[in-house]
Amino acid sequence: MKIASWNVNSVRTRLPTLLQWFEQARPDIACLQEIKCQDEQFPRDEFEALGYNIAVHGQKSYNGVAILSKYPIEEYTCGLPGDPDDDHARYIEAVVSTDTGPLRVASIYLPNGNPKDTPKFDYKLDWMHRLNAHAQSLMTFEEKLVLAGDYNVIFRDEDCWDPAVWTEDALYAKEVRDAFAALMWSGLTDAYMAKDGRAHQYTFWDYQRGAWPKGHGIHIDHILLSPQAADTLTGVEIAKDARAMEKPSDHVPIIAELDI
DNA sequence: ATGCCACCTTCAAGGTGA
Repeated sequence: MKIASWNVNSVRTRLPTLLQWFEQARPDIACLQEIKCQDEQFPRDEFEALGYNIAVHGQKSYNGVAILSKYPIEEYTCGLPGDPDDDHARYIEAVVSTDTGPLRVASIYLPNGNPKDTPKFDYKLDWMHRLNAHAQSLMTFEEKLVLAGDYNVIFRDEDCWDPAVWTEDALYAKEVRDAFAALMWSGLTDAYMAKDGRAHQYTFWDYQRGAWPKGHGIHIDHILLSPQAADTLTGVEIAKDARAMEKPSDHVPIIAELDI
């Protein structure tokens, strides 16, 4: 089965582009980020017509995450534990029932954190620490777990076209890369690194400065797997063609294939 | 150093992203 992660940059503005891609790529599960709408504004009918069950954690104007699944969604929870005052819709977690048992899936929109030396950066680091704690808790279940989303982290120098451009950026900050490394050390496998790992294979190209035609992208979207899920990993793909579609998102989907 | 683009809200222009 195919599980995709895609920061869509407004699900309503992007709807024709999304439907075209979903009809062609046919992922079994899709984790969406930056849907930028409230729950009741999500275009449910259009995705249900394609055979998806839907769990939405929306928010007016900004953020917002969702999980689409051709498998039944047994339960879902909205929000990342650890801070009752956090009112950003950046995390949704669902358990779906596959033919081979339950699969836990989270759609993650990690804070950007720019500029550094501001509360936004502190919020990002705090959010990452909360994510790491929650991931460690989930790992104790020893079940098939997928943490997919826009991590807003340039982890390797090879994940951007020129590290010098990013030295002062929150996506490349040492504390941020260290926190991402700590998440991986809890025992997660990055699907892209396990099955491909090539340098300069990007998932985001800025709308500005001709980033797409110049090939100036960054690799910031990841699909992380628990050992039980990683054992089923058979392939990974970045759907780069999606950046050349009509009215594209600035991100493209990343897709993991699992033998489930 | 800023805007470059594209999105949001809601009709004018400022906030946000990465």
